[in-house]
Amino acid sequence: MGRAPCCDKANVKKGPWSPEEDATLKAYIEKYGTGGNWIALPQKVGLKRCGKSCRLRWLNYLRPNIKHGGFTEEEDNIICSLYISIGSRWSIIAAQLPGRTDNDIKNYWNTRLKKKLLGRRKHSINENTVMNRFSSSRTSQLNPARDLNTASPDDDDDSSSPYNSHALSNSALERLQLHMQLQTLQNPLFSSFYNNPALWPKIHPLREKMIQSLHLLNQNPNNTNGPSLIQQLALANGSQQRAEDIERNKADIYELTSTNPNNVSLQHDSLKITASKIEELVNSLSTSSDGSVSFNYAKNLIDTALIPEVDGAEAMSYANAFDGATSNIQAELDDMGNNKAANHFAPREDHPNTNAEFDYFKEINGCKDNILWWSNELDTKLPSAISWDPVNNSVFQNEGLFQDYGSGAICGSGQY
DNA sequence: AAACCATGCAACCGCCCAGCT
DNA sequence: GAGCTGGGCGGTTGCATGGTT
Repeated sequence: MGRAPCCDKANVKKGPWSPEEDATLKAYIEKYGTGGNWIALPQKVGLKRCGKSCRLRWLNYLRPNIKHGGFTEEEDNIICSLYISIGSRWSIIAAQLPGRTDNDIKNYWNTRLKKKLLGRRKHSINENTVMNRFSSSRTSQLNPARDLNTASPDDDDDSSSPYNSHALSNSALERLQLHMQLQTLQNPLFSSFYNNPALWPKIHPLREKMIQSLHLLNQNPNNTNGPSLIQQLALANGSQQRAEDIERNKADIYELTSTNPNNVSLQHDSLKITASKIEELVNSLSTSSDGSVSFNYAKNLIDTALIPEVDGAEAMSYANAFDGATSNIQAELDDMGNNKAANHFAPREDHPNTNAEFDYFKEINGCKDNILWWSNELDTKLPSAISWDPVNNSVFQNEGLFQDYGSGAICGSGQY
């Protein structure tokens, strides 16, 4: 049972606003303000409109300094960066773009920008991609004509597949797709595999997701020849030996996971190796006695997900559980990063930008955020206590986020 | 010229959440 | 603490417009 309507639907006008209505509403608000009560506003103004409709009209159209259309390249980059990082939080994205409304950005994304970004890859590689095997487009069910991921005739008819689950949201899928696209441009080894569908194994999509995530954890997002994220954390913690160990094993892990994609047992081994490396390192870095719990959990999940056949419910539970586990991983990495930054690299307030080590850690955090974005369905994972205040939130103060796509540095490549 | 289709945008719907009582 | 209410948000729809057949 839904809540009672906010107004008498029968007696309110719907549809496009007339110039007269616009003028009336604008004049009233400019003179008296909204009075803090949109529901009561239409009566005061003398409009037969729903209060919510008035609010929407004002915010999206009549409000001063509103810009329509003509998005700049810089705005594109910001929208893309934020969408990848936080998903379809249009109001937050809009807060970063003066004069833009959430509705405008949402429309722009859905009608143009998404096409511009995701469309390119469709020309370059086969439709039957990792992503499409993940995909369970709700949009296409509701409105196939508008769905950018509409299946091509050669797509697998996967409707009966247990893996055609709803484990990932459309938003997450798009973000994953974008991120993988960026990854392709940035990492030649990944690119050679990713751009060659013949090399792709017919494996459980969740395995593919896990392989991808573990690859990302094991590679340096800025420079494939430099230390990986895990190594950077190790180095930052002073664990030089541990970092060297990981470096020695990196090539082996890549070989197992990339050059033998059709060999499930090798994948299994490589996942175990990779997971164990992560677990081992983080255990060694963890300062709390139970810090390894979520890593053990993740590792078990990885092993479990390698079961050849599972039904839809199981696949769903794996996906959810793995998301939860990776969230825990991210939380621990966050903790480690924050603790290190706070304990060892905190800049003096009077010289906030002069501490090189602090900047270094900020970079690590920024990259980590982007690496693990997909595992975070932020809706459910972020505590409400974490404010999305566009001014104060760390997500937006993270310079890396913006410079990524603008400067060509990875965490994003700056290319689309 | 007409029918059809694709696209872009404005507006609506319904849910969630915070604040208030 | 429970219930109510309004504000805010994201998803979706409807329509106008332009392009194609």
